[in-house]
Parts: sequence; structure tokens; C-alpha cells
Amino acid sequence: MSVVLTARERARREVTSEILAAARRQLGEVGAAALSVRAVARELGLASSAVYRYFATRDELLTALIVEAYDSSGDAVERACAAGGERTPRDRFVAGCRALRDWARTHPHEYALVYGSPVPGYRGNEKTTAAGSRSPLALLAVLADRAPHSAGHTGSDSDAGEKPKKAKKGEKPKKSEQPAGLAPTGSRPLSALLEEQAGLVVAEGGERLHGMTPEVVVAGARAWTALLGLVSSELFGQLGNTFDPADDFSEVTFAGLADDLGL
Amino acid sequence: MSVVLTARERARREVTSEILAAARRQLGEVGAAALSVRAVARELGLASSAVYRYFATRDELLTALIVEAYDSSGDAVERACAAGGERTPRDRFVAGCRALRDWARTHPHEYALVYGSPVPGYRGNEKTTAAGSRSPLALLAVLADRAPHSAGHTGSDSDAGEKPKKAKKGEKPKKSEQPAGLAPTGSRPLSALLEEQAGLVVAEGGERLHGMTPEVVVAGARAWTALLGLVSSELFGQLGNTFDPADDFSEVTFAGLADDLGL
DNA sequence: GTCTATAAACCGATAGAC
DNA sequence: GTCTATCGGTTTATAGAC
Repeated sequence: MSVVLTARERARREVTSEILAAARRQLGEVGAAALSVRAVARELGLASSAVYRYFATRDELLTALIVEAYDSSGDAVERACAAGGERTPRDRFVAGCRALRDWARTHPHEYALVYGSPVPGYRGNEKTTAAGSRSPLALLAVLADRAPHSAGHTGSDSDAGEKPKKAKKGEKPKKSEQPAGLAPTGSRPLSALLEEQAGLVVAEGGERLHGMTPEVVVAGARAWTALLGLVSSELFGQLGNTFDPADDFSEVTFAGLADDLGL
Repeated sequence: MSVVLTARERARREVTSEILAAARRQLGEVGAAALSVRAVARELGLASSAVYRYFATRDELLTALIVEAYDSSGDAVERACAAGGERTPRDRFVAGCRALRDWARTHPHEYALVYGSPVPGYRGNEKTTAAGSRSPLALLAVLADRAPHSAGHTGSDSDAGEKPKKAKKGEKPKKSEQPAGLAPTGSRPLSALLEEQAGLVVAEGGERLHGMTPEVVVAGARAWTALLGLVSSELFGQLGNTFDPADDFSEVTFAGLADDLGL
């Protein structure tokens, strides 16, 4: 009996992945907003009602696609960021950036699905947010792995808990007094949130991540948003073909981000 | 008779802007991909066929919305970047960044329309690309206006035409030897494109823009993509409420971008 | 689990009366 | 310029036979 169940399960898995593949193809043609269960069924030669046995609603199908995309890109970035051999943190960081861009260029529609405009009417859930944090966390982990004090560190690790002095609202910063990348900010809400976040990264990582101070988290977040901006601009045509191909521009930007991070 | 024509024209303009307003509202509810002429007509109490007297196709309506969004944000950024009084280039640049973010937060759906994922099946035209270049050009103009040699300049203005030495493909850059922001790149295609682009900016600006070297264009493009990445990440939820509100994080990032640009 | 058939909507675009 | 009516298509989702 367990054999029968297994065979049934195998068939189910197979059809499920066929549905996802068809949905992925459709994503590229009409976009996520117009993703249609019927069109998927048509492409597979199934009745539309049959598909509902695998995904109860259109949103469920969309969620599966989103998780799949996050996992696919997360795999690539994590692999590229992996420590090993002679690889310096800088090498690993740049490789991670390059991996995200390469993945985006080979999966443009899936990139748009997860990093582009939100799909109207769709609400992400725990599954999608967990999968979505893999790539940024992998890059952040590289920063934590770098030699302490290598650059831009505001002080010894024991400083991390210190309350930064509050910046007066009226004062315009003329120039950061801190080394590039490790941005200073005295605002209470931000630093408080970052303490939490730094702790969270440590906790999720399982092992202690050296140098994971709030400042590093801020710098990492800046690099992450800049990376997304670079890739999105290229993919969504915001550079107006000024840099086409954008390979050189991307490499220059990766190097600049690494510089900013003191890698 | 000219009075009659004018009255007719006035009415036409009025209805046109009502249609656009309704379409803008719909944009927020169902997204650009699902923007529907019929729904717009319904909201206005018109027959769907009546709307076609104002916009011949759905794409035409979409184009109008896109141009409107680009112009609206372009106005805000240009105003914020305007020279005047004691304003330093740094002040103007940061104000421009802030203006784009503020506009995006008050017009999230229109931001997503122009800076988010491309609308499937829609092709931009000359009108949209022209309107779309206003904001980045305004920020770039600030860079050109700064005092020459203030920071990061690779040499005197007369150097601009020099061919940078070709970077060997195998060599991994360890650290930029150039000042931050003005990224060096020896690759032929990029530098060639940039010479064109630098000339283009000068030509469009009407007046001579000092210091508009290829390097400045690259640095400006890096800042522009980073700015879009920041705003998109906040608006599209890529920061997972880590920085919520992202006001502080945004200000820190603006300052960092200005630093990178040597402002 | 897959099928047919159906309900109850929606869409872009057009024709022709007024 | 606006209307009604319509063409020819689409969709999500369900009911019930097999």
C-alpha cells in the first residue's frame, strides 16, 4: 500500500512541477498580474478544473512561483558567496553580486516577480519572506566573515552596545566623518531596530558572526538596495540602453560597493 | 467661432483629466497590467465607447499616465535640484534624492508604473523616454555644476578625451585606486559609450556643463541606480520592515551617495 | 483526479442611432 | 460626443458524471 501511495505521490509531484513550469513560461509572456490558471491548463492540455486539484487558488500558484524564484536565486547567491580556498571576503561579495545579476538576466520574469512592483492584490506570507531573505543574508554573512577592523569599523566590538549620540534634526551633514560605507546614524529608532536586527542575524546564523554590528547591517542594507537598483535598472530599462551591455557598468559598480564596505 | 472651439476644447480637456484621474485611481487598485478602459468609464458614469473618443487605445491611456508620472516626479526633482542662494551642490543633490523618495511615497502606484517592472505588452516610445530622463538629468546636472577637482576627479578637464588603459580581463581589482565614486574602467565599449553620453548631456543642457566627463557620468549613473534601488526596496517591501520608517536609513544613504560622488 | 458543462462575471473595440 | 447594443474573446471557480 505504501508503494501505491508513493506512486501516486510521484505522479502528483510530476504534474505539480509541470504546472509550475508552464506557469513560469506564462509569467514571461503576460506577467504575474495576468497569470491565469486556465492558460496554464490549456498549455498542458488539461481541463482548468484539474489544475485546481494541485493549487486551490491562483494565489497559491503565485506563492509557489515566488518561493521557487527566491530559492533559485538564493541558491545561486549562497553558492557564490560560500567561503572556501583562498577566497577573500571581497571575492565572495563580488561573486554574490554577480550571481544575482546573472540569475536575474537568465530569469528576468522571475526577477520581476520577486524584486519588481508588487503584484496587485497579492499578499506575501511567512514562506515568501523567509525564502526572500536568503540572498541578502548570504551577502551579509560575508561582511560578518571579514577580518574585524579591516576597514570602516567604528570601534571595537564592545562598542556595539553604545548609544550613538543623537543627531540634531536641523543639522545637515556636510561629510560623513566615518569611513565610507559604515554609515553613522544617531537616530534612535534606526539604531534600536538595528540592534534587534543584528541580534537576529546572529541568532539565525547559528554561529556567532563577528563584527555584525548595527553599522555593518546598515552598510550591508545600503549595498543590497544598491545592488537591486543596479539590476532592476538594467532589466527594466531605466538606463535607456546607455550602458548596453551593462556588464562593464555592473562590474564597476560591484567593485564600488565592495570599496564602500571596506572589503 | 473661436469661442465655440475654445469652449469645446475646455470641455475636452476637463473630461480628459477626469479620465486620467480615474485611471490613476484604478492604477492603485488593480495595477497597470489590469488597467481597464471599461472600469474607468464605469467610475466616471460614461459609456466605455465614450472614453475611446479621448484615448484611442488602452496603450494610449497608459502612455499618458506614464508621461504624467515622469513629469510629476521630474518637476519635483528639478525643483529640488535647482541652484540658488547658498545651496551647495551637495545640498542640491541630497534635496533631489529626497524629492524623488518623497514623490514616490506620495505616489506609490505611479512610481511602480514607471520605475517598477515593465508593464507586459507595453512598449515605451519617444515621449516616455524623454520625460523619463528629466529626473536623472537633473541630478547629473548638479554633478556638473560642482566645483571642478572638488573630489574624485581623475585629472584636468582636458584629460576627458584620453583613452583609459585597457583592463586585463583576468585581473581582479582588489581595491579601486581611484577616489571613491568616480569609478575607473578601461573597457573599451563602456568608455566609448560614455564619451557619447557625456557629449549628449552637454548638448541637451544647452549650456556647457563643466566636468561632465565620462567618469562623472558613470558615477552619476551609479548613484541614480542606487537611489532607485533604495526607493524601490522601501516601497516594494524588500527591506522587510527592517527599517520602518526608512526615513533615517534613506537620509544616511543619501549622505553616503553624496560622499561617493565627492560632493 | 480528470473530464464536460456551466455560471457569472470581465475585457477591448466597434457599429450605428441620436 | 455620447449613447445602446454587440462581437468575440477572456477570466475564476464550481457542479456533477465517470
